[in-house]
Amino acid sequence: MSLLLAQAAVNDANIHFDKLYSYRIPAELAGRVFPGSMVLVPFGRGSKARMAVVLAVGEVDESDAPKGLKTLYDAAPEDARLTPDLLELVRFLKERTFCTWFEAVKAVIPYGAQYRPAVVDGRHVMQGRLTRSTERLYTLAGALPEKPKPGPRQLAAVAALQNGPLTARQLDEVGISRATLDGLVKKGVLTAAEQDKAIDLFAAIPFDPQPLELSPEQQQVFNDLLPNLEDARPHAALLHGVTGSGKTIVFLRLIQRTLELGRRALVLVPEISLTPQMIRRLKSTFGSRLAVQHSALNNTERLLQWRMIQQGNADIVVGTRSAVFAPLQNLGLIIMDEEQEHTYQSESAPRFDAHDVAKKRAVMENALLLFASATPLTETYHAAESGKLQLVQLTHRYGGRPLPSVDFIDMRAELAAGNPREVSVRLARELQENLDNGEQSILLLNRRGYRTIGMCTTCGHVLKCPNCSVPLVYHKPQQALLCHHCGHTVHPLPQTCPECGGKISYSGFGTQRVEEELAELLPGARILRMDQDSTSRKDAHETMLAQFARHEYDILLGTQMVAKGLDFEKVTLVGVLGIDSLLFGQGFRAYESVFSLITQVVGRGGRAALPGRALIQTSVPDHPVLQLAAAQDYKGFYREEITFRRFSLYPPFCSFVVVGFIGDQEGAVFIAAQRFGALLGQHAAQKPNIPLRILGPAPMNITMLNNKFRYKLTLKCRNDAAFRALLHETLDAYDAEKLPQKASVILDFNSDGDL
DNA sequence: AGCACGCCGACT
DNA sequence: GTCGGCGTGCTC
Ligand SMILES: [Zn+2]
Ligand SMILES: [Zn+2]
Repeated sequence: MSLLLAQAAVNDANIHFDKLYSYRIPAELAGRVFPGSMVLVPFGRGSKARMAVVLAVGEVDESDAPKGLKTLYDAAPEDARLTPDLLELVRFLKERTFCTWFEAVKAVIPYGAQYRPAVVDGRHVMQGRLTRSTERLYTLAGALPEKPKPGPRQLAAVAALQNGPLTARQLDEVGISRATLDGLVKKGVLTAAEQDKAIDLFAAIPFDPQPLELSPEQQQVFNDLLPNLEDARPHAALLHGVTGSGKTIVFLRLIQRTLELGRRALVLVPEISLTPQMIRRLKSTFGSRLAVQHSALNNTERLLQWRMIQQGNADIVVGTRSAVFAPLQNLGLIIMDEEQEHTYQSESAPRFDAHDVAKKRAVMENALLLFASATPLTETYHAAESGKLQLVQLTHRYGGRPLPSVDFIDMRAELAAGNPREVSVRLARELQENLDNGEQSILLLNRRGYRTIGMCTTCGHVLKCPNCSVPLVYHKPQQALLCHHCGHTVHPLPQTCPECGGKISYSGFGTQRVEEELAELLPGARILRMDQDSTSRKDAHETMLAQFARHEYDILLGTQMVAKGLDFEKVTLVGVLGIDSLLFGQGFRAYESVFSLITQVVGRGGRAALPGRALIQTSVPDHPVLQLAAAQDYKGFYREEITFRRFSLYPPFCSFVVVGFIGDQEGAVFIAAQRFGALLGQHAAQKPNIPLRILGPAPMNITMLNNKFRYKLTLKCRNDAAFRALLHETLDAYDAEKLPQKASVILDFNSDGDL
């Protein structure tokens, strides 16, 4: 007698017990379980229900069935099954990032398409239907009775619904409350139904194709890329184009050609705020067979967009990092815009780099992969220079607009001259001038440098989170101190130092601090603050930028590249504050990211109708990185940077891997890390041709997080199959010595210094 | 990671 | 005698 077995990997595993577990497939699930199926399994002592993914199905004889075999609880519907392509991407993620099977599965399927466990009549089953975001829809179903005499709200409701059903939200906006509506439902005048809440934010964009006319230089780039787009083999290229050189129009022509060839296109952008402009461009040019994938969509919106892609109803997909997994068939072109942005690297498991996944997909689909940037990653440019990528360049600014003038403001001199403020005298003066002339200004703050913390005025003690070794951050609205890592809250604000009893001062740095200074220096200026807090709503970003464009504000104060890719006619001044902490931050990418930021600020600056200027506040105005950025000299920067990378052994001359160790007791964590390093060295020595340097163990930047101690080893290596096999051997040896109970291991292949 | 099983101290 | 301390080991 034989029986059917499913090999499955469970949810919420970690690297130390993420393996394939065998389950019996019960008769009622026969024919419904295949590789890629999502199933519900009993797991652990208490046989608690967990989601799992099936990776293999097989038949074995009853006699050699594994001992202690359990039976699947349930399976998700067929439409939730991972396609062979998605399974291949799951395998790829696991192999390259050392994540668990299920972490990889969760990365390739949007949240809204993931089935969850449920309990029905005390039995563990898969939920019958995916959880959706819904809203209530009211429809007119009968006449309003004459008596009792209907109220004015009721009459208004019926009148509003005369032309068709409306949602609760739409009715609320015209002043008709839930109570009125539900009263009418009870009377039988209206019916209510739950419908999917999916706003098509872009429904209003008209199909209005403009001729795509290329400049001679743009045409040359297009011509150079075309053979590789039309070829049936995979290709990869880098489009290095200075800011304002019109990369987007080249994208549009390439997409147009891709569609003509009967193939599909994927466009990746680094952040959600850049999707609307890209969608607008694409939709007006190519029409509505376009789908979007990013994390600001709700469950339903994501699911609907994903289904649209899966069913072949989208020819173009636009999205952020995770859109690289969009299940487009017959993919001919992948564009990764602003490829230098760090947001293409995932910071939580699976810690993948979208560059690598995009390369993998281009190979799977025989597509052209195009990285585009004004300031490419040093690794990317090096790959292009050494012939691994095709290199095409746009060197002319479109429309011939001049670059803004760039000035550095020496903040040491500022302090010496007696100005303790965050805003320099010169910047304040120029802001005032802009205000007087009716022109607009943008101020960019580096987030890291701008947090307000509590510090003792007597002994200098900084108030820290009791669970994590990080300073607590002052939040004005709640009048509280918050830990940005674990959420620990201290309220009310401590006034005295726990160390010496001195007075605590909260006059540190911060967006709010700058805002206060500006209010004081420029009374009457209308300041728009854009940061994580103020832009959390889905369309807030767009709304605020539109307000700024209409000149409803004078100064835009942003913590990120808020104004990326946008042209504001009246912006003639851009100020950059807090760049020093970025410049001197740890991590081998520090210079690269500062160079990219300043280059973009300067490159954007000259886009207004009026001549522009950029003011950069720094304590090191002569720093070569700043000078090269001001001159828009990417190649000069690259030559310096590649020399540094070669000399100090950093990527692209090695792979940089951080191995993290996390556990309850500091000593044990350190010992485990040290032992891992020793094991790794021993195993490496037994193999030929494994270049490897092991640094550490050292405490991580954030030594304690959520009451757990964190140490790291830093590896400089060649990340090939042999090296990854070595890591697996080392992990096995680590497990065999029962070290996971001292510290669990996390691997990060795209860190630039810490986890 | 959870979670049970197990073998030693202080409590009725 | 037993209640519970968290050390140890397993998860199909
Ligand atoms: Zn003190
Ligand atoms: Zn904390």
